[in-house]
Amino acid sequence: MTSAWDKLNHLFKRQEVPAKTTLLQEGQISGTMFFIEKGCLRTWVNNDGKEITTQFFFENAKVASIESFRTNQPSLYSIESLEPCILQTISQQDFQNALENFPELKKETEAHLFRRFLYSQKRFYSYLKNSPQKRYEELLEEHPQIIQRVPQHYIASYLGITPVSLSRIRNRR
Amino acid sequence: MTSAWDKLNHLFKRQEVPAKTTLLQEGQISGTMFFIEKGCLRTWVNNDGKEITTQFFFENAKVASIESFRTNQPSLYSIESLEPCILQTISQQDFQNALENFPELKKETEAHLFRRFLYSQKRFYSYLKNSPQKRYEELLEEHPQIIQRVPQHYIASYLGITPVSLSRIRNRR
DNA sequence: TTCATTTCTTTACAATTGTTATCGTCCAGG
DNA sequence: CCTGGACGATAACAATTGTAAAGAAATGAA
Repeated sequence: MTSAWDKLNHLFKRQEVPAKTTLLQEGQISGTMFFIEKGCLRTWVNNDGKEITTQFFFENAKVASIESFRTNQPSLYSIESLEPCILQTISQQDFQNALENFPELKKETEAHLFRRFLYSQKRFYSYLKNSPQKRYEELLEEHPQIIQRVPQHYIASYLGITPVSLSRIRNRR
Repeated sequence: MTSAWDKLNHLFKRQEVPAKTTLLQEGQISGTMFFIEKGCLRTWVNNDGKEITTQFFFENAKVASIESFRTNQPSLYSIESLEPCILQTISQQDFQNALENFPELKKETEAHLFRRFLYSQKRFYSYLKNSPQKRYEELLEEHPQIIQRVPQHYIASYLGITPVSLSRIRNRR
């Protein structure tokens, strides 16, 4: 973690979870933020019974339904483990308190939000600009670890296509 | 404008521009923020010579390449007028100064960024979830003024499809 | 008004993707 | 060791979208 975060170390609790564990369910209000020590999480939304993965997170990532965590609104997505994980968790209460006590933490949190904003915008542009095939090639180039580590059908929905279509794209050479 | 903005009124300059005027070019560093008094702007990105509209803005909207305005990095997109416009403009200099002098303004600006983040996320989910046809129907329901006011081929690229395809969708009933 | 430009529609064809279903492989739990 | 479930590949067919081109309609400026 970064400097400002070190000061909260004592507020974190270690949690181990097996694969496919739901840490936050779509529609619920987020009360916890997760720091991934080991393993891999995904966020996903429900679309008429079909799961659409919106993002993957790996070691050293901070994960929360930011909107829900910040505004106490129901989360737009679920958070789930893809592998057995070792997590460090902090409650919203403790985090809010820390925000007020450590201005640098507040600054870093705003910066984090800003980076997330840029990332989400960049991915959005990729959608507007590129075909599914190109999006896959882009992912292969920029985040090969996702493709090596995550089952293919999750990646398909992340790319906005069906598993069948992704399988075709991969074998189209 | 909102309360905190009232205090900056004297820093704004009135600017009239005809339709199709470029206010900021992709790749340039943003030095100005615009407030739309009358008219309509769009942001767009270049994709191999093809223009892709990423957003529309109407009366009472604040428009800037937020990333560029905030970080002095080259803008990822261009800003252009779609109609003759009356704009109120403020320089980055003046705005940064004001940010430091008015804490409420800073707070409001962060809130504005957060809203933009939510909006961009929501639109992104709409892409992952819905077909072009559904996205059009959603736009028709949530922002009918866009469809009434903006030429169709801009809307097509905003929806991520070709003008031909949008024309087909519209006449598919 | 007139003329040029922009905008939208339509057509024909190609390419891509979705849908549904089947089948083989792999792996973990019993 | 066995077996059920998860996962990925493939096939056949339908539906959608892209591309290119032509022409009609609307718009705006002289």
